Amino acid sequence: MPVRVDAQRNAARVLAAARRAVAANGLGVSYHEIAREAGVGVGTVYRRYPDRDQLMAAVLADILAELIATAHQALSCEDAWEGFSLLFTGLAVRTAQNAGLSGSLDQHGGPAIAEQRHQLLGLSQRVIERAQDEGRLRRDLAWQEVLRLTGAATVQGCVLGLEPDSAHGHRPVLTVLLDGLRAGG
Amino acid sequence: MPVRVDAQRNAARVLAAARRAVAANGLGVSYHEIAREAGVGVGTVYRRYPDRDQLMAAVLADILAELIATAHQALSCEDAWEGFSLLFTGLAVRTAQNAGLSGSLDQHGGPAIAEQRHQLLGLSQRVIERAQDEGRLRRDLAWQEVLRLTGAATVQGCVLGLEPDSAHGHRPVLTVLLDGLRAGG
DNA sequence: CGCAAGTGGACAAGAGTTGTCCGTTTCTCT
DNA sequence: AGAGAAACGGACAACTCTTGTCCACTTGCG
Repeated sequence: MPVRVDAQRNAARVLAAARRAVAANGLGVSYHEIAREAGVGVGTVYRRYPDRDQLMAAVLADILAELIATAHQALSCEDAWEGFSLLFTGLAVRTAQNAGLSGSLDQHGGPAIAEQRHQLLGLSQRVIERAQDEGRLRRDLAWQEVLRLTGAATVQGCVLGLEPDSAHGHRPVLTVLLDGLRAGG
Repeated sequence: MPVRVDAQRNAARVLAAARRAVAANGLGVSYHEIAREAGVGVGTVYRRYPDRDQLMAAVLADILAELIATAHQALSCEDAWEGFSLLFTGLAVRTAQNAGLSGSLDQHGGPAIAEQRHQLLGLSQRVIERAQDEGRLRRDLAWQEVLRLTGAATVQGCVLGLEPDSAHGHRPVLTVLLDGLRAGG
């Protein structure tokens, strides 16, 4: 009894919809919202993911897989700064895209998620420390601090009431951050 | 018939509680939550602020007043970079403190808020352009872009699952941003 | 002391979410 | 093509959270 093709297609739709919804509105999205976004009935979503944790774990796993791919790519760059810059930008953009996801990962997802996260952090550390060793990246920050800075691309002039300015995207922020991170400024 | 002293005290408590609640949870906080935080009954909150807009306008006015004071102080610094640095840091920290306040200011508050906002933006523009004119601040960003960068201090390694690290506070972020903003890096 | 202003919190109404259930539709295998 | 199993959708009841009102009670002030 192989899995029916319509079931597979719906599963994919639900996951994609969940990712979009979570990215936009955070972990708090309702099942009905996800179902509507996916164009399926709520029952279908509940059947696939009987509880919230499973759903969120699936979403997180999906996001993390992309990030890990970027980190591998960064590590394979010959030029240490270029690799770092690629990773940093990639993480920043992804973080911004998933801005709704403000809660920590630790509380959600099981050991599989923890493993992916561990892998991503390990790769990132290598990319960062290689750039530091080669004297391209400032050394007065620990790799964790550098990683934390990737979140800075999620910029909003919130108290000021400046609109996000999606026209220029994250360019100004990333330029300034990378200039500030480069060694020997 | 002067205003009773207990009424005044409660009004202050409500405003303070509202600020705390809004800073933590955004504009969406419930009246009951604010009342509980303030240690008063809901009725008291409703009497003081019959509708949401009035409450939020009061909160925003309070925050903006602080920011305007900082901007004035920045403008009175003799050294242009020092002034800029002061303003930037002040805005960044306030923005981070009110991270819950992600919506734009425009939709809330009446003309009074708009006026305060206008005043703050005008002062900020002067601080920024003075630093640029004196060749201390990089010129390839418009003053609006520079201001937008203040939001970057609200850093969270959200997708990565790094905890906020309140121990070091915003220091690393601000250091890197300011280094990246300084002219002639 | 008296009374008007102010207070607190119970309460009803409404909005939004959760999770289930079952009649109907859609696939797959023969 | 036809039968049977698998999957689907969305109505629905239970529940949670918020709003906003109302009134018996308390408190500051003259």
